[in-house]
Amino acid sequence: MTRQKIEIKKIDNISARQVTFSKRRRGLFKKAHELSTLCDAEIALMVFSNTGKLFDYSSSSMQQVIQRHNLHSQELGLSEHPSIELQLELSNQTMLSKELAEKTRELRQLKGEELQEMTIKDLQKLEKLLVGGITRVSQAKNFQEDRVLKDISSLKRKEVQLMEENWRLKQAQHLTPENGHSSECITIVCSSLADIPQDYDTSDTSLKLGLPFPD
Amino acid sequence: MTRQKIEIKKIDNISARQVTFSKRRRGLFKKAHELSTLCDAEIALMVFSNTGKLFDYSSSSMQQVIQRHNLHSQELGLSEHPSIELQLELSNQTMLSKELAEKTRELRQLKGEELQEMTIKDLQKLEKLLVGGITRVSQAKNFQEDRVLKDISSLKRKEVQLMEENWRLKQAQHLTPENGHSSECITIVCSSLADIPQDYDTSDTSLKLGLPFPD
DNA sequence: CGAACTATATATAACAC
DNA sequence: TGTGTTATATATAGTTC
Repeated sequence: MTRQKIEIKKIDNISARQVTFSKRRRGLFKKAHELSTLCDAEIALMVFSNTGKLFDYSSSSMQQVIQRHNLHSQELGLSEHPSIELQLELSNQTMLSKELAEKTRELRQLKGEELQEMTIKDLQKLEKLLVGGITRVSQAKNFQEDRVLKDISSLKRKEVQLMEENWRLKQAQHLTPENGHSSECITIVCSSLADIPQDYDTSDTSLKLGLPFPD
Repeated sequence: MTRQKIEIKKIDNISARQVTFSKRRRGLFKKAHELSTLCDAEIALMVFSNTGKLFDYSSSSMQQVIQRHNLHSQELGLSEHPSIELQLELSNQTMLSKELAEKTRELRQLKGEELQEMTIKDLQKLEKLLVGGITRVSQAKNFQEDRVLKDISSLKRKEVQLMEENWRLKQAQHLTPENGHSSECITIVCSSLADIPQDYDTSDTSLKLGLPFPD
């Protein structure tokens, strides 16, 4: 709808999709609000991102609008059909189960545990997916590792500075011995050391920075 | 938002309000649909005009989205006193939802779409998993491709044999011309050709047999 | 990333029929 | 009330930082 017209179909590029999602979501919510204000309408809007995150808007109360919707669509609100809710839940559950089974299968295939039935074409698709995944994972890992290395060198620099400072203070103390300020300096050193990321596992022997395929 | 900018507050003029309502309502629904398509989001939109008329849209099923919303908001607003069965189903469903969410997350991580929060250790684990997956997938692919190649060469051998057979029969026919047995041979050729795996896509230009990382 | 910035595509207020 | 037209306000795709 700008720079270039786009086709209305699922956006393949992941980050582009996320950006578009938050932009358009905001736009949609704004429009919904405007409509409810301008025309005195009662509106409820629910949006689930593909990551499962919920965003909702309601001109009044969400529950109120849903109740009203239920009244309209069927007579669900009262217990005409005592088990209609149950039926709903059941069908819902069936669906959930199916989805779960599907995801489980996909997961197993990605892990290479269920490849017998697959065609060459499917395998090629899978391979592409995995290569994409590994590329992104490696990038993320490198990024984190870089961050840790930077943290370390920054801490080392701090350490040197503090030691120098400490030394200077000690010298000063020698010249005019008053109170024990040296303990304060040690405190500073300790608190800055606590900033080291906890998740950096030093027991891992190799810190590979490149792609996992050396040749 | 055109000819003249308008203030976002209730439109006094009744007919103008109605016109605006139907125009903007259509626009809103269109946007909602576009968002759900582009970003693979699940959306429910309910609009009540001030005359009490209901308009709604849902990317999947309205009830489904409402259920999902209820799960999120933890308020199961449908019934005051849910039956034992319903409670059971609901808890069951909650569990399923959690499992599904977990699998979805894992899947996204394998695809490299949700790596922000991960520690180096987790990323290393993920990488290992992906390398394992890609190894097995490549093996499976190679196996399938080998099979296809073997099928092809076997068919070629058969073809040669049959052509020779055919030729011999023709020669024999020339010497003692009786009945047309040649058509029978053609039948054999056709039936063996039908054994070529259907899923082998010859439109794919490259038939890579090695690992997908050339260097 | 996310925020900011265009250049365009869309949506729509006012008007006409 | 519905439909169509038009001039303008908005929304937003692609891009930059």
